[in-house]
Parts: sequence; C-alpha cells; structure tokens
Amino acid sequence: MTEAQKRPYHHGDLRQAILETAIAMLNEPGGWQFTLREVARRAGVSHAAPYKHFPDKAALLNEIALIGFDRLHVALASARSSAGNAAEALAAASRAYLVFGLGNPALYRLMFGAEIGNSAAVHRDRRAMGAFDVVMDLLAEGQAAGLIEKRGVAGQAASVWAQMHGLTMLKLDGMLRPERVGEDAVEAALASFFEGVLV
Amino acid sequence: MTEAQKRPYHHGDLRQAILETAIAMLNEPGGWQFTLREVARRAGVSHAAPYKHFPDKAALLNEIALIGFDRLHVALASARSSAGNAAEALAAASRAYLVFGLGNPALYRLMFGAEIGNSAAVHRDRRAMGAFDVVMDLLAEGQAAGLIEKRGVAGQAASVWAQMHGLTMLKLDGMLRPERVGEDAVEAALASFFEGVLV
DNA sequence: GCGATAAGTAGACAGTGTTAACTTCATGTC
DNA sequence: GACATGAAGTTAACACTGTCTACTTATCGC
Repeated sequence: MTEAQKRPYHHGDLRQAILETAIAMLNEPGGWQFTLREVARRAGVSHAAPYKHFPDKAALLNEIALIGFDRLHVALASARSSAGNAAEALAAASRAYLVFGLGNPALYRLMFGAEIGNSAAVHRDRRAMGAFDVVMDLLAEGQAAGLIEKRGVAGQAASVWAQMHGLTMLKLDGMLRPERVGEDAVEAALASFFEGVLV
Repeated sequence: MTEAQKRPYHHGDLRQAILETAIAMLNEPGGWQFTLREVARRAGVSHAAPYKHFPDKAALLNEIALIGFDRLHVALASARSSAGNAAEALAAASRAYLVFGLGNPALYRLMFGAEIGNSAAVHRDRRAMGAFDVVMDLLAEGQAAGLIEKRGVAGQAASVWAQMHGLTMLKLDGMLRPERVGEDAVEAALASFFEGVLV
C-alpha cells in the first residue's frame, strides 16, 4: 500500500506540490529539462494532472522563474536593511546577489534563460525587477551622500547589474578558471569593480 | 524530381552541411531546441544520418558553441588590431564583444548555455578562452602603459568580462528596459564602467 | 438528493532522440 | 574486372515526452 494509493482522490493542494516538486527537481542533472510526467509521478498524480493547474510546461517554468525573482529581491532587500550607509548597503546587496545566484545555480539559470518557457512574459513582469530596483535606490542614495561616483544612475545601475549577473553566470558556467584568474576570481573582480565605483 | 532525389547516395560533405543547417536554424524560434530530424530533413538526408557524424545532439551543439567562441575571438582580435593604444583597443574589443553577442543572440546563448549539450567540456576547451585572452593581454598592456587603473589583472579581467557578458545577456533577455534605464542602457553602462577603469 | 463544476484519470496521438540491421558506394588489392 | 572492407547513409523500431480528450470522482451549493 503505497502513499499514492492512500491519498484521497483529490490531492488537496496539487498546484503547490507541483511547484515544490519541480523546484526541487531543478537541482538534478538536466535542470529545467525535467519532464512534466516525472513531476506528476513524484507528486503522486497522473501524468496529465498538472495540466489542470498549468496550461503547459512553459507556464510552470515561468512561475518558478518568478518565484526565483521574488527570492532574489527578498535577499537583496534583507541585505540592504542590515547594512550601514548606502555604499555598504550596495556592497552587501551585491554579495547577497552573488550568494543567491551561486547558491541556486539551476534556479538562477531558469530565471534568465531566454529560451525557456515564455521568458519574454517573465521579464516583463514586475516581479522580475524587484532586485534591480534595490540597486537603483542604493546608487541614487550613495551618490546623493557622496559615497558613490556621480554618474548617470540609469547607466550605473545597468553596469552594476551587468557585473553581478555576468560574474554569477561566468562563475556558474565554470569559465572563471583558477589557472587564469586565480582562486578567488569573483572576489577579485568585485573588488576591482567597486574600486571604480566607490568614492 | 526533387533535389533530394537527384542527390547521389553519398552527400559528399554532410558534416559541414549539418553544421551550417543547424547554425542557420539557431536563429529560428526555439533556438538550439531545433530537432535533429529537421536538420537532417533540410540537409536532404534521412533522419538518422547525422548520427554518422555526431554521436548525439549534444555533440553537435557543442561543436557549434565552439565555432561561436572561435568567431568571438576573431572579432575581438580584429578590433584590437585596428585600434590605437591599449585603452582604445580595450574599448574597441569591448564593443566588438557586444556587437557579436547582440548580433548573434541565439549563437551567443548557446555558447554560454550551461544546460545545453555538454557545456562543461565546451568551457574547458581552449577555444572557449580565446576572447578572454585578448582582454587579459590588453589589460596588462594598458596598465603597463599607465592608461588603465592598476589593479590585479586577473580580477580586473574577470570584471571586464563579467561586464561584457552581463550587458550582453541582460540586453538580449530584454531586461534593460528603456523606461527604467533609458534608451541607450548598454552605452550608458559601458561609459559608466570604463569611467572606473580607464585612467 | 441533484446539478454544476473543479480536479483528477486513462488512453490516445504526434513528435523526438536514438539504435540496430540493412543497403549503397568508394577504395584498395589482387 | 572481381572482391573485400569499411564508411556513409536508409529504414524501421522503440521508448519517451508533451499535450489533448473523454471519462470518472468528489465537492459544494441549493
């Protein structure tokens, strides 16, 4: 008598179970290329049941990506609120960004994977911009306080975000090879970058 | 009498035809998620013929990614050779990088897509590092000539690469939204970044 | 209890990657 | 020219996947 046989006909919260199962499966080889059938199997339902909650696999992946953006935003907002001045907060938020990305490789890749699901819709969603807004705010604050080089905030914010995103992706992809850029490439790059940003 | 019927039994250069067909198909919706069967169909051979030249789809994608890195390297080396001093060359190479990435979205994504093919092997390949080597050289030159801020070359190179890569990916993914970062976010970010790098 | 509807099941279908047996052909040797 | 060999390509089969539809189960409101 397996668990599946003991479950009542209705799961009770299948949508949530599918999300959690899929998020967990992201960390297995193949990442987001898990099959919907395996998600259903593990959630203890028939292979077509997920279609009751998500119109297709892309929709499931989109929702997971947005959950990822929510979490990234929370991580940055949290780092910000426990830091000192704007420059310190920016540094803390940057580290939080890297910690999040490097600590959740598969989720991070899904969030930024352009050919995954309907990424255009994801990237238009307000939830995808929360983390970036934190960066924008900190830069504006830091400039006003004379702690950060005075440059166009928009361009500077894009540059900061590009730096975080680029470092995360290059590190995750194994392209920052120790024999070329040393053992602590991310830290060294961050230090180098902020030498050009902080006053 | 179709072209397929007029072709001799042996294609003559099927491996190349498959590569070219697949690279062309990269630019269609779905990018690298094209089917091997469609590649074969367009190349005018049976669906299983590609297996004579590539053990599986991943191997084909890997080879295409490496071709992409070759091209990126050529673009940077070319920009470098027609620029002036090291600082100018770095700026030119950076623009060449962005032009390449933004001009070949699907190829660029394949090059850096960690869950595509056997990306670990691709990223260990010497061919994946040619462009980065150009950046390293230019930074060392620029620092020696007093044109670029003196910082650890390894960290600085990682930072430059992260900036280029991050900007390319964020732009390609539609995340540098004009209403947030202006119409010329890439240019503005690049200017901001280099203000912190050039003397 | 009944009707409506949401949630889940079972089966079908088309398409895909891959494999193996078979076929075609080119090349080298005698 | 005949023959053997091996590479290149074909055909058919298989397992798997995403998706759809008809059917079943169960819940809720009247």
